[in-house]
Order: sequence, then structure tokens, then C-alpha cells
Amino acid sequence: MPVERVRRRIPEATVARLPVYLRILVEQANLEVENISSEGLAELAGVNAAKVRKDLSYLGSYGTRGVGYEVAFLVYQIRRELGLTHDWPVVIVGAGNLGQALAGYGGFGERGFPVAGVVDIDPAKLDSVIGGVRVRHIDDLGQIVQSRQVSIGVVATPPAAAQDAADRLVRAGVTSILNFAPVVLGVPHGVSVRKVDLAVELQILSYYEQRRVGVGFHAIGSNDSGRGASA
Amino acid sequence: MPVERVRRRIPEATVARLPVYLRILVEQANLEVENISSEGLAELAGVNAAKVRKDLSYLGSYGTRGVGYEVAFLVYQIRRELGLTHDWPVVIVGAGNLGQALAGYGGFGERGFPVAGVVDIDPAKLDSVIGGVRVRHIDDLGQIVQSRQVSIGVVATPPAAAQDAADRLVRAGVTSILNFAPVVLGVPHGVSVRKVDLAVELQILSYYEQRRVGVGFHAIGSNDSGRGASA
DNA sequence: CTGACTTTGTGAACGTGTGCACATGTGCCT
DNA sequence: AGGCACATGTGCACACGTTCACAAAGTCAG
Ligand SMILES: NC(=O)c1ccc[n+]([C@@H]2O[C@H](COP(=O)([O-])OP(=O)(O)OC[C@H]3O[C@@H](n4cnc5c(N)ncnc54)[C@H](O)[C@@H]3O)[C@@H](O)[C@H]2O)c1
Ligand SMILES: NC(=O)c1ccc[n+]([C@@H]2O[C@H](COP(=O)([O-])OP(=O)(O)OC[C@H]3O[C@@H](n4cnc5c(N)ncnc54)[C@H](O)[C@@H]3O)[C@@H](O)[C@H]2O)c1
Repeated sequence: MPVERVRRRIPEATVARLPVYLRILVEQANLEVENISSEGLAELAGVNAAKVRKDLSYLGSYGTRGVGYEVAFLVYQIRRELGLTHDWPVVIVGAGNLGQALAGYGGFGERGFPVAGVVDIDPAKLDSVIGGVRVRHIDDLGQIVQSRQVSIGVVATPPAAAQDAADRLVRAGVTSILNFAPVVLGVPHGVSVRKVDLAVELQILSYYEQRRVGVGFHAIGSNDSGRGASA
Repeated sequence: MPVERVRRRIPEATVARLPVYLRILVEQANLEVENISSEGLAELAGVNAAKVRKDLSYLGSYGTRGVGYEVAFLVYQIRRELGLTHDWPVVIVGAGNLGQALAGYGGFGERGFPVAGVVDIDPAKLDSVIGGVRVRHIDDLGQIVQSRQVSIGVVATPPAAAQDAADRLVRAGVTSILNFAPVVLGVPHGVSVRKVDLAVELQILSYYEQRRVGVGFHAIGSNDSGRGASA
């Protein structure tokens, strides 16, 4: 009886690396590379080969022993697993310094995250056009989210307004938030939040920089794959 | 014999949280709060109270049982541990969309990371002034790094130029790099790299968003402290 | 068809991080 | 002075993540 296969849960750490593999694989596909070994992919991603194999094994056994992985097929599988088979329109709250840079950046649309809207509370910002999108009033948020089926919101307001922005996003129906303001957002169950805090990143670098007194190197991880080696 | 106490190694995960505690503690200090309990701090930071205590215990036993931690003193200790007792000037490579937003953002200087310089390779970008800093040619990088004692560099160039930017930073003497380009940078031993990849963040959100079919919530961690609860 | 070679997929050992639970220390109130 | 309430600091068990090492599975040349 072909019961729909139960979705394996993929470890958090693996989920964070899959996008990196995906980017590299797409690049390789553009270079007409047809197959890639775990070692080759590991090299390009700056990680251990065993880690690559274990990560990919969560998707299923899609490699061929003695050969490696078929690039195009892996791209397809990772896309599917990450939910990138369709676009995820994004709405940006806050059309300041950062909001404008984000909205004007073409890289998101290319990767399946088109900017469905940019909203701001400041009347002076309204109706300017950034990256082909007109800045609208924050009261239009609900309408934008509904009509464009937005489920991801980006908070790019000053820290003091970030919780308000998040509340409005949630009320409008958004269920995932990427937060650039240096504050901890409170959200209801059922809503995911990821934060990007640049000052924190610099402070972490500062910590290792400070310790680097006479001593050698540090590979830094956590967020990502820091690494030493080569040049 | 007062031998200089051997520096305890602080776990990576703790180092990543200390800046968050620090920000909250500074806020509390501004609100004239004198003492704070691990529970209170945990609440504000969106983490477990035991974790807060363990994290702080790596700095030493600076709490008072029955009372909590003295805010001002903790601020001092965390600053010291993170190496924030003095400023860390930063040089930004790439004066595009993002580089301009970063350079124009006052928040870094406030937190001890003044922008010592912004460089670009495109003659058209030269001599424009962003956030009080004039954009200079990338050939001036060495001079800027030397004269301002810069040890942290920010890469905000297109992906194709990122490795070149990193190489130049390293050659100029920079030993920590914050990379915004979606590529894996190769650097020599002794150089730390952290990367911020916004597309990756969105793709991680996409993964959890996709799975949210009927099911409840997800707290997302890794980078940070995602969280569920309240509104 | 055989055998040498390549590379995957994964069991198992290890290391790191988390969170409970509680003994221990501190301040306050009577 | 003594007792009580409170909050820290940490031992311990468990969960999660990483890496090694190797059998199994496949390729390819002759
Ligand atoms: N610019 C950077 O490079 C940078 C770097 C790190 C962090 N950040 C953080 O990103 C956030 C935005 O930074 P920025 O430099 O763009 O700030 P900004 O002041 O330039 O822009 C903030 C925008 O948000 C709008 N806004 C204010 N309250 C709002 C509300 N309630 N609803 C909707 N919009 C509202 C403002 O009108 C303004 O246009 C801040 O929290 C900042 O700390 C920015
Ligand atoms: N803008 C965003 O919101 C955003 C978001 C996510 C990621 N990024 C990434 O950040 C990076 C910068 O993005 P952007 O939008 O600012 O791009 P951009 O094209 O606007 O700016 C890039 C700048 O780098 C300069 N440059 C090119 N080669 C250089 C070199 N070898 N040395 C020094 N400078 C050089 C260019 O002259 C240009 O001014 C890209 O890698 C992009 O993928 C940007």
C-alpha cells in the first residue's frame, strides 16, 4: 500500500548547509559539470566530505558509488527539500538605509524570493520606487500579504519599532520573519523568526581577534562555515 | 605570586550569545536597572535561565546569590571578555548598494566599530562621501589598514570579486573578515572569517515554512535564538 | 567476466551544547 | 542571632553534531 512516505526530519545544522551546497551545485551546473563527488563538493563548500555525505543522505540515497552525485538531480532534490519549487514572495517593512539596499538587490528575486512589497510608516518615504517596487504605507500590509500570498516578512525598522513591525506582520498573516533589528522579537507559536545582527557578528570577530595574541588561527563556525587554510 | 590568570576558553555558542546579553544589559543600565537575575536576563534574551547562568559563569563568579548580577559590572566584564574595551576600526570593501548602507549606518560606530574607510575599484564611485567617509580607491587599502590599525574588514563586493577583495584585505594585514558575498572565502591560517548570507537565511525559513503543513510551530536556532511564545 | 579502483552510505566513537535539579551562599526580616 | 526565601553556580544526563573508518556497491579496463 503506497502510503505517502513519512517526511524524515532533517537536522537543523544540515538545513543550514543545504543552501550552500545548492548554490555551489547551481554554479557547477552552469559550468556544465555533470557529476560531483562528496569530496569535490566538500572542498568547494569548505566543509568535511563525510559531513557532505551525511547531509545528502538525509535527502535519500541519490549518489552513485564510484562516481558521485549527478549535479542536476541533486539540485532538484535540494530545491524540493527546501521548498524552493515555487517562489516565496517577501514583504519588507522599513524603507530606510537597509530596507532600500535589500529591495534594490536583485539577488533575492533570482533565488526565488521576489520582493512583493516594501512598506514604511513615514509619509516622506511613500511612493518612492526602489528596485521596481513602490513604497507603500504600512497600513497596506494586510492587503499586500493577502493578495500576493506572502508568508515571509523582513523587519528593517529601527529597533524601537521592530516589535510593532513584527506584530503587524503576524497580524497580516506572515508566518516567517527575518529580523535585522537588534532586538529579540516575541511572536506567537507557529511563527518562525531568524535574526541577522551585524553588530553581533563584529563582536564575535572582536573576541577571537583579541585572543589572537601570539597564538595561531581560529576557524569560526556556528552560523556558518568559517575556515582556515590556503589563499 | 600573582601570575596572570590563564584565560579560560569560552565555548563558541556562549561567545555568540554574550553580545546579545551585552546589548540587553546596556539597555537595562540606561533604564537605571541596577541588578538583574539570570531569569530576568533570560526572558529578555529569549533563552533558558540555566543557559544564562552557565554562560556567565565562564566569565567568573560575578553574581550574588539571592540577588542576581550587578548590571554595570556585568557590562564591564562582558566588554572585557569580548575585547570591546577599545574601538575596532573597520574597513569596507565595495561601495555598492550594501556597502553604502553599512557605511551610512551609525550603529557600528556606536558599538565600537567605527568605519575607518570605504574602498571600491570603480572610479565612478570614488570620492563620494557616505556617512562622513570618503570612498577611496582599493589601492589605498594597505595605507588605510596600516595608518588606522584596522584588523577587521568587510567584504561587500559582488561574489565574483569577493575572493580578490579578501586576498587584498589579508595582504593589507587584516586578520578578521565579515563576508556578505555568497561565496566561500579561502584565507590563510590566522585569519577569521564569518559570513552573512541573507539568501541562505531566507532558504532556511522556506524549509520550515514548507513543512508547516497543518503542524504547529518551530523555534529556529543555530545562528541565534529563534523563539515561539507570546506576542 | 574478472579484478582493481573509486566513492558512497552509515555505524560507532567522540565532542559540544543544553537543561534539569539541587546544594550552596547571600540578604532580609523578625 | 536565627531562620527563611531567593538566586547563583555546577554536576549530571541527555541530545545533537562531527568525524573516522570501512563494508557495500558501483565503474571501468583489459
Ligand atoms: N543600515 C545598516 O547597514 C544596518 C546594519 C545593521 C543593522 N541595521 C538595523 O536595521 C534596521 C534598519 O536600519 P536602517 O539603517 O535602515 O534604519 P533607517 O532609520 O534608515 O530606516 C528605518 C526605516 O523604518 C521606518 N519605520 C520606523 N518605524 C516604523 C514602523 N513602525 N513601521 C514601519 N516602518 C517604520 C522609518 O520610517 C525608516 O524609513 C535597524 O534596526 C538597524 O539597527 C542596519
Ligand atoms: N544589497 C543587498 O541587499 C545584498 C543582500 C544580500 C547579499 N548581498 C551581497 O553583497 C554583495 C554586495 O552587494 P551590492 O548590492 O552592494 O552590490 P553592488 O553591485 O551594488 O556593489 C558592489 C560594489 O563592489 C565594487 N567592486 C567590484 N569589484 C570590486 C573589487 N575587486 N574590489 C573592490 N570593490 C569592487 C563595485 O564597484 C560596486 O561598487 C554582493 O556579493 C551581494 O551578493 C547584497
